Order: sequence, then C-alpha cells, then structure tokens
Amino acid sequence: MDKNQVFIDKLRTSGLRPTKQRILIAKNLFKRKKTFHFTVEKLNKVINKKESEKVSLATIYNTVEAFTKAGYLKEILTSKSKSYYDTNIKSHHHFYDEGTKELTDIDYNQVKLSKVPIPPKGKKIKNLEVVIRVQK
Amino acid sequence: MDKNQVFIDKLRTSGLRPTKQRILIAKNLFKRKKTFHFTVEKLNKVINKKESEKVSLATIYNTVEAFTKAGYLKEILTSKSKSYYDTNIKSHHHFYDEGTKELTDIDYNQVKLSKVPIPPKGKKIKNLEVVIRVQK
DNA sequence: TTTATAGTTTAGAATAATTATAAACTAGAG
DNA sequence: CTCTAGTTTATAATTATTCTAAACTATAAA
Repeated sequence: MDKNQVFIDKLRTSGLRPTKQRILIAKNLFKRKKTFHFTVEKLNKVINKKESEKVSLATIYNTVEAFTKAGYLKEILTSKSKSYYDTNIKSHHHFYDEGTKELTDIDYNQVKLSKVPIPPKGKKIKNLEVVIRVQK
Repeated sequence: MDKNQVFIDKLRTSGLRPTKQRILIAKNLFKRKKTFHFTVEKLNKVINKKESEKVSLATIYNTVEAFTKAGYLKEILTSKSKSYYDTNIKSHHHFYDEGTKELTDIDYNQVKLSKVPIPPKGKKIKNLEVVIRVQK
C-alpha cells in the first residue's frame, strides 16, 4: 500500500497528473491535524526547508492555484496585498487580526445570517464570506 | 462663502492641512450623488484626466491612506491584490463580481446576522464585513 | 517496452501595486 | 515676513504574482 495513494487518487480525479511535486505539496498541506492558514511565501518556506527535494516557487504558485480550482483549498479575503489560503474548505468564516496579520477560523455555526440579499440580475451567489477584523 | 470650506474644515478637524491637492481629491471623492467605489489607479485617472492641476500618484496614495485613517473612506475586502475603497463609510456589505471585478454596495439592513462569535481573548471586534462573491 | 506528446516544472524575466526616499515646496504659527 | 514642520513630488525600491520558454516527465498508444 503506497501511503501516497490517497493523494494520487485525489489528483487523478481532478484531472491533475500526480507528479512528485504535487504529491509533496499535498502531503504538506493535508497531512495535518489542524487546518492550515498560509500564504504562498510561507508554504514555500515550509516545503523548501523541511524537504530534501526542492520545489520551485513557480510550481508552488501553480499548484496552490490548481488545488484551489479543484476545491481542496479556499482562498480567503483579507484586505491587503497578500493572498491567504486555508486547507479548511468547509463553509466557515474568519477573524483577521490586524496586528499580527493572522487568521483564525470561525466555525460555520458560530455565525448565523438571518437575512441575505438577492444577487444582481443574472448573477448567482458563489460564496459568502464574513471577515471579522479584530485588534487589541 | 468659499465652496471648498466644508472640505477645509473636515481636513482641519482631522489634523490634516488643507492643501490644494487634498481639497481637489476630496472634491472628486465626496461631491458625488452616488457612492464611489475605486482603486487608487482609477482615482488617479479620474483626477489627472479631468483636472488641469495634476496630482502625483504618490500623493493620491498618501491621501487615500490619510482619508481612510480619518474615517472618510472605507477599505473593502476582496480577494485579489488590488485594494478597493468606498466613499460609503456607513456599515454595509458588498457584492463582488468575479467576472467584472466590480463592487456593489449591499445596504446594511439587507444583511442580518443573528449570531456573531466572541472574539479571541484580549481582542475587540473592529469591523465585520460580509462579501458575497457572485458570478454568471 | 519504446515512443510520442501533452502536461508539468523550472529559473529567471516581466509586470503591477504599493511603499520608501529625499529634495523641493508650502501652510500657517509666531 | 520668516521659519519650520508638514506635504508633495519624481523616482527608485520592494513585494507579490504572473509570464516565458526551455527542459523534463507521466502516460497513452504503438
């Protein structure tokens, strides 16, 4: 039993070839007990410090984008120029700490919307995200 | 009666010197019937196409930042690398069209939250923002 | 099993938004 | 009027991200 088989299958079903880089990135993202919030820069450090086989930054960008499109990652709205991603793809929301620039998950059922507006004509709601900015 | 007096006063009460650049930018932002959603790039075009007196891009950045700190503008969360601002500073939310990358205001009372989570210890909620991403 | 090819990775260049720098300018206090 | 701290400006620097094109590789088909 190849212990990577689960990732290989996941990649295949998404139409992504299971290359060694993608498997390595997938392991780093998804073999975790807690969910992982990261920027590409951070993921790049994690992978290229720990692992003996290096992965180029361009591949990390490509793979994060591919995983997001495939629905394995969620891109999170924060105001500033860096994109944040989350391995938790269940519907949930975030605290964004303006001081430390860290994200914390808010469980889905900690937020309840009792009223949601009708989208503009011809448009469908793709996603609804609540970001609560906090500070000391 | 100087028709700019209202802007001059506003600037003064915020500890900002009423320079001609700031007054010009304020006029372009706040003398509008509808609220105005913009990026710095867009504001720069609006000002430097229409007006005879040019304002440097650096000043536009500085002024938008100053106005945001003073509470005259609101920075809006969208996923990607460009910052969006809104002249509507009342508590309200947004549709973000992924295709056109345009923002539309959602009136405050079109969204109702019946449950809001408790912030992490020692942190206060500064702002709560709902972004609803839409697409065709 | 080889071979062909479409998909993938890579280093480095290019781009785009934003921030920093430092010199020139100016509002407003005294 | 003069001085000075605040402001503006052109330009350089920085940072995140995307692009490019050559090298590499997974895999389908011979």
